Amino acid sequence: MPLRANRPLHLDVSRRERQILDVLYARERATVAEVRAALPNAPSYSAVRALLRILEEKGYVRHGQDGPRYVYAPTIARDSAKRSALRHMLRTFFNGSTEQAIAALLDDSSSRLSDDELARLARLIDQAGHKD
Amino acid sequence: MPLRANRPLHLDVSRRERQILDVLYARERATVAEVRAALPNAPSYSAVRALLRILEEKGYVRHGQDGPRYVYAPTIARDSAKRSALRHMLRTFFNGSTEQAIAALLDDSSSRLSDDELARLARLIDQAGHKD
DNA sequence: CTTAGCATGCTGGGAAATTAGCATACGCCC
DNA sequence: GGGCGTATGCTAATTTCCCAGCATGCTAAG
Repeated sequence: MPLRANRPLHLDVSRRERQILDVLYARERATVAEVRAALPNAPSYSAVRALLRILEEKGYVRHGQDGPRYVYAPTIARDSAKRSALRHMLRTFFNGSTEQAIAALLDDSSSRLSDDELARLARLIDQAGHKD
Repeated sequence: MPLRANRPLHLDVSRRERQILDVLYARERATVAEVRAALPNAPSYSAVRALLRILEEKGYVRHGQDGPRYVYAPTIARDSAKRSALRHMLRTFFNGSTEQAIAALLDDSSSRLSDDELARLARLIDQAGHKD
């Protein structure tokens, strides 16, 4: 049951499972304790392990061993998940408009962007124009 | 229990509830039938109504009347929800970097951006630089 | 008037999700 | 060695979720 890559993850996973996946994507990989620490309203250690086991059964997560404990990581590449999430966000909040989304990002954090970052972004936009 | 505005919505709602909220945010407002039509794996009409009623009890949704039927809309302003969602996405997939996020957006759909849009974006970035 | 269509209000129940608890193993320190 | 801390494996139980069905009311068509 090989898990189609392009189906958005939002559909198949429960609330807690989604929260755990988010943690794993944010940190690339994490131990049970780390996942638990990062969860809102963290349940018991056992509960987190159970959820991780389920996610592993579903194929969304795999684990390796780091000394005495398991380290979990998502199976679907961060990049794919990222794209899928972005597309979903575009549809939901920006009427599919990339421009609006970028504008919102700039607006929300323009003060935190360094001159360097802004320069790089200007360059990217320029390149996007000269493409194909 | 007035529902704190700044708590991310991802916490309190179930999978289906989240899906419904997404539909409502995407369309601003919708009837039961419209919500149902937009849901993946749409359940029965009754089921959708039940979910909407729960969301209303939780305070995430309100309804008005349009002729014979209810029209539902989110209570939390789209803009707030949008910001919250963006922040969450930044943390989860972009290490909090706005630059990376914008780069991903450009990369994913640069071919679909018109010259006009690109020009406006260039302008926005320029303005972000000259700010304060 | 009566019937068909579509709306809401409400409620029960099966399935899934979420949780905690117990047994067990390993390493470390006193 | 004995006990403590922390790890996993497994399982049972409650809570939440999710769904469909039925009763009812209103409007419009025949």
